Parts: sequence; C-alpha cells; structure tokens
Amino acid sequence: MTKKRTIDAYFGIPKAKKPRYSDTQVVTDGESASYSKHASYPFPIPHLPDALEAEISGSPAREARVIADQPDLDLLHFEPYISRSAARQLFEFLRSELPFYRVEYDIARGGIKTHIRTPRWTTVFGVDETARFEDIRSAASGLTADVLPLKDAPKGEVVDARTRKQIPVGKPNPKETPGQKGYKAIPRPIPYCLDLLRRSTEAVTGCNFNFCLVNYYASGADSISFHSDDERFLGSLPAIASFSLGAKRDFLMKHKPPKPESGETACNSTSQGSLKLPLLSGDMVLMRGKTQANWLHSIPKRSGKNEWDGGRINITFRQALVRGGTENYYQYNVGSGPVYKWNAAGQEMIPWIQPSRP
DNA sequence: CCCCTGGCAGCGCC
DNA sequence: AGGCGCTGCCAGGG
Repeated sequence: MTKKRTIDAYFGIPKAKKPRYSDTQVVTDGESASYSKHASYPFPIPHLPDALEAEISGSPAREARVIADQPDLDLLHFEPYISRSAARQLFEFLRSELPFYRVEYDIARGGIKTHIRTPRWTTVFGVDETARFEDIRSAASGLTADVLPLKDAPKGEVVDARTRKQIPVGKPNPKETPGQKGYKAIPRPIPYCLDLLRRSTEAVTGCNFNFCLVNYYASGADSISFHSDDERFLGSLPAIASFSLGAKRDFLMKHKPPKPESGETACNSTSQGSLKLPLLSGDMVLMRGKTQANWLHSIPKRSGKNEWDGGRINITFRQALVRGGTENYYQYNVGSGPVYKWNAAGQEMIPWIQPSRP
C-alpha cells in the first residue's frame, strides 16, 4: 500500500482561488515586446515569448514523486515540472533579462571581522503578507492620465494589506511621514515573467507564495553551504517550491544534528539522515511540513570537468508572513552593491550603468 | 589482473 | 558564513 499523502491527494482537493492581477503594469511599445515596469526595477523586465508562456502555463510536465521515507522529511519532486526545452529557454531568458547582485557583507568570526562574498548571483521580488502592491493613483481623482503618460508611469505603491494606506519605502525619513514606520528595503513586485510560474505553482501545490528568490550559479565554483529556510518570518511548517533551470547540480540534504539535551540517537549510518538529489533542468522540489525545521540543504561546489557546466538558475517561491521577512530578503539577496546584467557577448555578468538622460 | 595515481568529493578548521 | 587544506575513495590507465 502506498503512503496516504500522495500527489493525487493534493490534486484531489481543488482550491478555489480568486483571480489575481499581476502587480506590474502591462506595457506594449508598438510592435515590440511588452514589459513589466516598476519604479523599484533598475530597468524594465520583458514578458516571456508567447510560445514559452504557453508551455509554462501547461506545466507540470509530469506528476511528482513523494520523498518522505526519512524522519521529518516531506518532499515532492517533479522530474520535470517544466519540459526540458522550455526550461532551457526560460534559463536563457531569465539570465539575460533579470537584474542580478553579488551580495557582500562582513561578519565576526571568532572575534575577527571577515568579509563574505556570497558565491552566487542573486535577485529577489515580492513583499510579505502585511503589505501588497496597489495602484493608489487610480483611486485618486483623475489628474494622472493627462499629466503622466500612463504607459510609462510606474504602477504599484506598497500599501498596508489591511488599511490600504501607502507605506513609505527605502529608509524613509520619519519626519516626512510622521507616525508611519516604513520599510528600509524597497520591495519589488514579482515581474510578469515569474508571476506566471508562481501562479502555476500555487495552483498545483495549493500553497500561497508572495516571494520569489532567484539564484544564478554561474559555474561549479558557485555554491551555497548547508542551511535551512527556517526563518521565523516564514512561520512553522513553511512550504518552499524550488525550480532548477540549466546545468545539473547535486542537491544535498542532511538531518539537523540532535539537540545535546534531547535523548535522541544520532543518525550514524551513511544513508540514513542524508540524501543526494541530482537536480536536472526543469525539475521542481517542494519542501514542506517539518522539512525546514529538521533538515539542512546545500548545493556543493563542483570542480574539474564538472566546473564549467554552463550555469544553473534556481527559483524559489515562498510566503513571508511579516515585515522582517521583506527586510531580510532584500538585505541578503539585493544588498547595496551595483546592479549586474548578463552580457551575452562576453558570457558574463557585467555592472549595469544607469543610462544618462538628456 | 592488479596496482598505482590523479582527480574529485567531503570534512574539519580557521 | 566561505575558503582552504588535508584525506580517503574511486575510476581509469598502464
């Protein structure tokens, strides 16, 4: 007999969801491609080509395999979720079109200040559940359309989810907005090209997601060491959907060591308490239940013939419940350094310079 | 067929 | 947190 918790059980409980508008304005410049534009973006982010959009909308390509054969482990592995060819196109598209960052920061390690360069390219979109993006100008009486060409105007201010009042962003000066505590970060709405995948993932998993983190591992030299996405702001039992695009990389998981005071016996066998999933382009892993609370995961470095693998993009969707989540994600995935953009000719990320305006 | 060796993965320490 | 250096394993070649 198979386990009670199957993918069929998931699909068997269809969840009625309100249709939701994209948080970004749809803009079409004549016959050229349309873009997501927003004041928080360094540059407009194009929509997907129609054919690719259609293919992603038809996902998942296959049903998922449940991996829950170890204590506190609850995974769903789609092999793949996005067809291999669509995943390859999406990889190329996102690497070319998204703004990326190389976050650096200092930590004290044994009393010694150490400079950390995160060994991966990152970018992030979204805002926690206490807020949302809303076009406050459309609610105001009619002067905007004539004054500002609507086509180029950024849309979507950050507003309180409950009161729908605007929340200041970007280290707001308390004197200018008395009595209103704003965000230090400048939250960015999820662009349409990623929101499509977010909505598909919500429909398939029955989970809600308000954040999208993107990591680009340019080669085997890029990595992330063992950690859990168990931050307080995700709540207990967080569900996180993780997509792989591009090169195959190993996804390592291991059970957290037992607390010293607890009487549990450590997992000492080699196979128990750890696993390795080779993630291929288009795969999606949903980590749910007690997984984050009890397991660590990593993408280890690869060297030699595996080092120049053409690069891998990881997209994760998750739900941050409180403001601390928004501040944390922008601090550690955007930071305060320069914006980078993919340079196809040189096959590398290069600093993006704000075009000067006459 | 066996042994040697290089390369790679993994781990511990800073 | 990540980099580096040490070690042990494994595959492939001689």
